[in-house]
Amino acid sequence: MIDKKIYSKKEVTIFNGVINLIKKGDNLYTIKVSDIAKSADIGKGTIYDYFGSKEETISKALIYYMNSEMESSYNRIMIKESFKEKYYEILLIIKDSYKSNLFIVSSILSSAGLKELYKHLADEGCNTNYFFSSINNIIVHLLETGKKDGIVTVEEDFYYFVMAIRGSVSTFSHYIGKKEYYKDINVEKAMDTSYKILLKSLK
Amino acid sequence: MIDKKIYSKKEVTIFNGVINLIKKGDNLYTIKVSDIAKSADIGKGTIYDYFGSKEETISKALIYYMNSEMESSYNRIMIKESFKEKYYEILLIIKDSYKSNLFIVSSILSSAGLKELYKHLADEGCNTNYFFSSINNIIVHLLETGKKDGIVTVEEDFYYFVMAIRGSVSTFSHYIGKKEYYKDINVEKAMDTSYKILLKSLK
Amino acid sequence: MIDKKIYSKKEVTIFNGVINLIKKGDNLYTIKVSDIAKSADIGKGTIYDYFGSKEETISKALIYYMNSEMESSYNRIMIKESFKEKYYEILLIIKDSYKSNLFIVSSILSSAGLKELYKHLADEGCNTNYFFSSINNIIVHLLETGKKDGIVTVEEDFYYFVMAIRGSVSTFSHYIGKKEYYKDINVEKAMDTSYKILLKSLK
Amino acid sequence: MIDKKIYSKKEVTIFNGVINLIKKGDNLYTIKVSDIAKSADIGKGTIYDYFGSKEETISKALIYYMNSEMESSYNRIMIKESFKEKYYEILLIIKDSYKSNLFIVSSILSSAGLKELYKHLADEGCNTNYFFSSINNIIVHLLETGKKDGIVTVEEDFYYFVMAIRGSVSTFSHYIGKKEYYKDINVEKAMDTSYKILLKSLK
DNA sequence: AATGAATGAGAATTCATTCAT
DNA sequence: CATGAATGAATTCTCATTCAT
Repeated sequence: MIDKKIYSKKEVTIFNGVINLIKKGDNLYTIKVSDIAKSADIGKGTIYDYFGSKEETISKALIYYMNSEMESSYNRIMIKESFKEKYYEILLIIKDSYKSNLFIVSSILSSAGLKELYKHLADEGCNTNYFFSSINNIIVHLLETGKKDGIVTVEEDFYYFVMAIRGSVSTFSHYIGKKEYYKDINVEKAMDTSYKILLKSLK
Repeated sequence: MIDKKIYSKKEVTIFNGVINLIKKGDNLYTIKVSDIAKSADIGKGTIYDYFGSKEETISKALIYYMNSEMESSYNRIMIKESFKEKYYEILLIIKDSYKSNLFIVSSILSSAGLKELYKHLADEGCNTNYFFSSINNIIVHLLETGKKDGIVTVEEDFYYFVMAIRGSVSTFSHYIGKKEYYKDINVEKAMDTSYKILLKSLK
Repeated sequence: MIDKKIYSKKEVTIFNGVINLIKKGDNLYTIKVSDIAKSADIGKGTIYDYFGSKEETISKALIYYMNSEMESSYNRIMIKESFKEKYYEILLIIKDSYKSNLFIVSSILSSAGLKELYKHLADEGCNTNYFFSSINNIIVHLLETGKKDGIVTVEEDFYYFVMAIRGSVSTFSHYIGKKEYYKDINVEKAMDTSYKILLKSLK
Repeated sequence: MIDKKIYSKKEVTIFNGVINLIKKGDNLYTIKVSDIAKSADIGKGTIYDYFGSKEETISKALIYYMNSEMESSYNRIMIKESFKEKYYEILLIIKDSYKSNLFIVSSILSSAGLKELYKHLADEGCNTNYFFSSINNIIVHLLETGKKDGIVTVEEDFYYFVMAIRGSVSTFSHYIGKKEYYKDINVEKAMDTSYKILLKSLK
């Protein structure tokens, strides 16, 4: 497939500097190079030894992080046995990613794309395709499990199934992002509703 | 309800300056005051006669625009007769908003929120609640029509219905935002699939 | 001929800022933007309102100054009547330009060129040709006067005459630049020797 | 006389690194330490084992090179028999030095001095006097040959002779540095003219 | 002795904001 | 009121120098 880039130790240190800032709640667009340096506990100049500009640094850090998150998410899902467990795991992943300010991930799982992020991401070889296809793999896997478990019974094309899953997942993403508007709904209820909607569309 | 702010002619000129920049594809976070002035065809200083800062200017422009878009969207939907027509109109509104780079709207209809936008929006009286409740109004109206048309037959609570609609709508938002990944799916197919998923969850 | 650029008041202010630094003895290559701003008594940012970079600012300041110096030099020479007076005036101009650290001028009158200066000068439309041809005009004028005064009697081509003058002038430039090596030679003696050598080559 | 410094192998390696950069056309004032290291094929740190700063490194490299050039120039001139041959050899040396971007030498033979170069040169024991007196030695030698050959017949003081030679030589330096302005003059013509002017002043 | 990764002081550049006109 | 030239604080980026290996 698409080969994964190998990064040097220092590059990863810098990436983590960026990620921690975002986890801390810093706005992607107002991060300063000096902040990254401080966060990574290195000199400002070092960043420029490894990347050409602030934009490149942040872009690559995001790609790197999203890919590694994707990998661990993939593993979390694979470990689970049943269709239902796997689906709920996805919802939990979204919940976790939101808590750590890395909503980017779930934001991509839903509608809003990378387009708003640094143009750099588009230019660079740094494939967001890889990211997209990883999500597809997860969806394919989920569907297969669903068929095995006798949950997916409706006859539809692949696009339908992908959208059924993405749609029901997005209801939970929306809930998580706007909890304050749904004071009387707790997380379990939101998850259950998401799952209920999914089941309907797969029967 | 919540009283709508009345803006002066000049304020609206400035708002349109901001909106046109975004329609042009400029990134919300990298817009310069001088860009706004040029786009609105006024002097830079004039902006500061009406707003306290760049952040405030952009924030208020967004709120203003989203509200007016919401109003016209509301009207577009009301004009339609049947549940199906109304739903398809929502999808068309999303499609239009994407074309003009004002994905913000659909981005809010789906999961990702304003949190990433200027903090200012939160502080200011400029209620995004108003925006949120407008969408809710639309959803309520749609559900009522659905019941009248005999399409909504399942017995569920309000949260379920809201999510069913938001979920199916979000599949179309996702499609529109990532058309390049779905080369073999045309807009009609995407709309039909979205509707099909919705129907399933309402039966 | 080559049309002269018209510069705005502020541009000239900036140019003078640069020139004064050089007159003060600052090295062309180590001047800082903040120095220019201070020297011109304006804000740092203003420089960037009028020029694209430090390099462009300094380059254009030099061109501007050399051209204006050339003009005043031309006038100083024209005012003089005889061949001898005109020639001595050239030597005095060199002496003055050296005192004010603007040896650039005499440095160009002699061998070393602009090549060592900012590349920018080469790129830009800013013609150094104009400068070179101005010097040529002076030489032509001097030769004509020399013929009228019966001083130029040898039959040679134009290149010979140009070089005869440039050569003898350069002896004085050299003296001025290295006075400390010629402790027993005063300025008058150096001028007289320069003129004596010139006469020899024109007879 | 002035005792010549003996440099270690590594020091000479570094010097050559600097010289090659200049030969390559790099600007004296914009050379970076890392460039020198790369050019000399050594580590950056090594440079600081032998010199105290970048400035010192470049200054000493220039002195070193100028001295060695002077020595070989001296030898090239000594080998020649007649006044004319010796003079033409000087012109050829200038031509060669220009080709290799080491115009410094001829730049010093003419008017513009080291003053514009690193102050360091002045401070350091590294005598530019030595360099200046070497040129004087050559001029003295040339004059003696000229008298022997019956070319120098005019009765003048030493300063006159020095300037006569420097002046005529500078015409050729100027030509070499500005060939593009003298398209219809070839090198031989420029040399002949230089010599013709010299002869006039020595008769 | 030699290296080059790491540093951070310092320089260039940007742009929100002010204010004289 | 409206303007946009001017500003300088804030930020990006560079590169001489150091020092652990």
